[in-house]
Amino acid sequence: MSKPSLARGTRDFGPEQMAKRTFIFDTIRRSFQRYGFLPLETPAFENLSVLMGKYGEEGDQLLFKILNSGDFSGKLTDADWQAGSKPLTTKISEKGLRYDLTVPFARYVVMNRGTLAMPFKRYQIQPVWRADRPQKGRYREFYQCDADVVGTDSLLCEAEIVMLLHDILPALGITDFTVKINNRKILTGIADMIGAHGMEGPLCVAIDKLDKIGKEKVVEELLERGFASDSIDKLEPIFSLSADEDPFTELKSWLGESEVALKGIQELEEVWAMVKILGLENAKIEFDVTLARGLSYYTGAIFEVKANNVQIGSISGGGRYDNLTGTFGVPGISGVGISLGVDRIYDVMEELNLFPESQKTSTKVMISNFDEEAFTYGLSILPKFRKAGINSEIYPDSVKLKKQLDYADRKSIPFVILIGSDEIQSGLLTLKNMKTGEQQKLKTEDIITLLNREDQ
RNA sequence: GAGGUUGUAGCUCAGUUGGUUAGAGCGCCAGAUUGUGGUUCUGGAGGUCGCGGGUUCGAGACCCGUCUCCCUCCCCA
Repeated sequence: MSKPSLARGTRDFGPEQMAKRTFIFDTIRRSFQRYGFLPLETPAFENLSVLMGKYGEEGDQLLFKILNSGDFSGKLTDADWQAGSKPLTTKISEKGLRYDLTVPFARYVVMNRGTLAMPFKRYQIQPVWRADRPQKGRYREFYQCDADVVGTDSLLCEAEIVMLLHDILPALGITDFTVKINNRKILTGIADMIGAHGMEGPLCVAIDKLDKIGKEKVVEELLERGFASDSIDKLEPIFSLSADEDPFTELKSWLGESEVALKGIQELEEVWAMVKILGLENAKIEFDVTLARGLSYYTGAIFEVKANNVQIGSISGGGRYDNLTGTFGVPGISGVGISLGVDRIYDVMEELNLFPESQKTSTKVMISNFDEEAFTYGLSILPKFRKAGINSEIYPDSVKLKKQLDYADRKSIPFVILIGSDEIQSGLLTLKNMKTGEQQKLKTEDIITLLNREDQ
């Protein structure tokens, strides 16, 4: 047939990339564990009833659906075919690939609530899938690293997420970043305030572009989106809101009549205060009224992390959701969490050249294969290296030394052991340092101690 | 879901207004050097020009469709 190709928006990760990705995963996992989060994994696919309706209309469209197995179309009637694609889809597809890690987590909590120690803190590092159109920093299969706490309303969780981010990102070398924070309650309050109850979604989408397209265009867009012009006039304070001098006080006087908004502001102030007590130095947190986030399940604080000086979307996002388990029949469990996008973090680190050098965990020593006798001898000593914890291999074919050394060179193997008749007779093997080209004759045991010493 | 753009050797790319057998650099393989890699020199292999159709005496080039890369919008990690 034709040449093979990758499915759109997917990638392979070769050995070199894997070394870098592993570095990211390990760093994140270590931080998660340091904050008391426990590991969890859930299936790649879920019943669509679990997934649908949790991410808003946009999200539902981006779900990868799995065709029912077997004769999925055999039972369909003419009426089904004519009913249109939406009802038809529900008949032929019952499962879908997970869209994020939060909803499957909520499902897990509901199903296991009797056995979990509440509040329950879990972390989860797995791929998710979205039928999005690929772009820079946007893939159809990508990894998320989530940490969530459920079963407590305490704003400590929000504060800890801030701490966690300030722990992980610098550990990866990303020091220039901004943690933007807002609160859905404030947005709700604003929408009420201007007489556009429940319209905070479209409102935020437009306001979010303020620094990009300017006030006039934003007003234009708001009109297009159906906001009354006297409503827009009432938004004036937002346009002039300054981040520098205590935005909360300004907001409070403006939104004083809105109970929800005041609650939201108060929550954020408390988070700020707690972060201060926790002793965060060099805090890179910033209040941003225009931060909205589309996922419809957030109800309290919302976060977004942006790496500065890099042309890429946010590398992390999250927030509090008061009633996610409510949709699964168990109300009253509040949760808050953060999700880090490994693939974007990778791109950021690549662009800023932040990966530490030698990430390779490759072979430490290779035994050459001169002829059959030497090969047999090599086979007898190879296990000694492995038992001593030294990554080692023997060249499988008895080809020219040139080729074998070339192989070692390409694989960046630092040492090669040359064995010929002389070496077999004397028991003194030739150890070649591939970097310096130096060679010395040593006993097997001495080579082992030498190589082990090298690691320190 | 809307719009724009790209696709030629393993990689990065040339290829004139349509004209014989499609090129370069790097990489790869072999030899120079039958027990020594990274340098150098010499030689060699490798392409259904994304895929399908059309126009033409003739298409890598023009037209239509389709897939893909990248980008903007939407949304997001």
